[in-house]
Amino acid sequence: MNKRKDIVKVIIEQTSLILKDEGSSGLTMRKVATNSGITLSNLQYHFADRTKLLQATVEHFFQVCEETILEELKAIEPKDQDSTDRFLKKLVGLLIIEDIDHYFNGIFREIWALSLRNKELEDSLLHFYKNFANWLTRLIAGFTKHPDKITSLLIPYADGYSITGRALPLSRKEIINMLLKIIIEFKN
Amino acid sequence: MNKRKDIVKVIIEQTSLILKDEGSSGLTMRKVATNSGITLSNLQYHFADRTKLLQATVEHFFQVCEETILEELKAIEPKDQDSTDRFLKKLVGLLIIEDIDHYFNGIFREIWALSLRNKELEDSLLHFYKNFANWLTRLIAGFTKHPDKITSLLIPYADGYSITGRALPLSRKEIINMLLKIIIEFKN
DNA sequence: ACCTGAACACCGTTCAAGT
DNA sequence: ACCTGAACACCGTTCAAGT
Repeated sequence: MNKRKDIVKVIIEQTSLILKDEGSSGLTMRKVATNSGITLSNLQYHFADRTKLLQATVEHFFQVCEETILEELKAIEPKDQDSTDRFLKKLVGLLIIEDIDHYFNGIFREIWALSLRNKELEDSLLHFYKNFANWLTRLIAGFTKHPDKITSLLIPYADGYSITGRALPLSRKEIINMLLKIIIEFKN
Repeated sequence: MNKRKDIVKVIIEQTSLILKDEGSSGLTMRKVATNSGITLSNLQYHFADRTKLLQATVEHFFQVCEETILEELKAIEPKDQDSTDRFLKKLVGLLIIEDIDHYFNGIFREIWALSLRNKELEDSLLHFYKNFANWLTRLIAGFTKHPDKITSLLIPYADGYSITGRALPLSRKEIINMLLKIIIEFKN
């Protein structure tokens, strides 16, 4: 097999693990090299500097994220007997995450901060969200009258809720019901 | 005057500047010391380690943030001749920030990431958002029937919009109109 | 109570050298 | 094309020593 691809894959896997568990400040080139079973110099051969390694890892993270979201959305796609309201309920429940320790959440918070000072990460992030908005809009276009409105409401709300959810006067259940009512109003 | 308080004030001012301009990764103890006109050892006398310095700076940031928000909210408080709808329009326009380079936004993104790995910062952040939710709820309680709903809708949406706003199918203007319609529906 | 400088292990990056 | 180790300036932290 392709040795080059193999070692790069291992490097990005190990970088992702460290980024998830210890954040950007805990991510060092030497730690990545050791965990990948290579020398620091060798790591630097494959990724010229720490920034390049971060960009490649974030790019890979968005790919995994994309696949996961598409799978989740496909899993709740309405069957014939499934009503639109039941589908929307599952959709909102998926987006408004329960646990603050959600797998993706930690990495997203790092990327939100890093992207302020790295143009490439900023572009990757914008591209990811635009794709996400497109899939979501297309997915719900068949069932609702204003898919653009629903997308523009749910995507920012989902990210914001992952930050402020525990500080709000309404419970998660109450909020989900509120969002569902709002969305159903859009249909008329 | 109190020398201790003076130098601590300078340190936190300089730390805030670096955090805003260069982010957490650009914030070093030596840079803070130099910019504050003291030695590294002296900085470490006032703040035992980098984490303590960050906690104190974030605490101060939230205080400034609180004061600014209260001023802004006071400035748009409805006069006798001012209608409720006009007030809500100004409120939503204030929360849904236009520029991605908003003064507070950069520091908030750093805190969102840091708070995942620092219990004290996590508590400060939660406390800030709970306070924010309380003020907002009380402010609008006189004009609307469901202030809890409006608060629980607007606070997460505002934060999420600062991240994803540029990737959404609707424009800022369209989104503000959508949110206003939703909020006015709550009144009935 | 407040301040100092030397020393430590660690970090990202550079570079000349190997295969 | 792929890999190595030494050396550089920088980092946070520790500590013994000053006033």
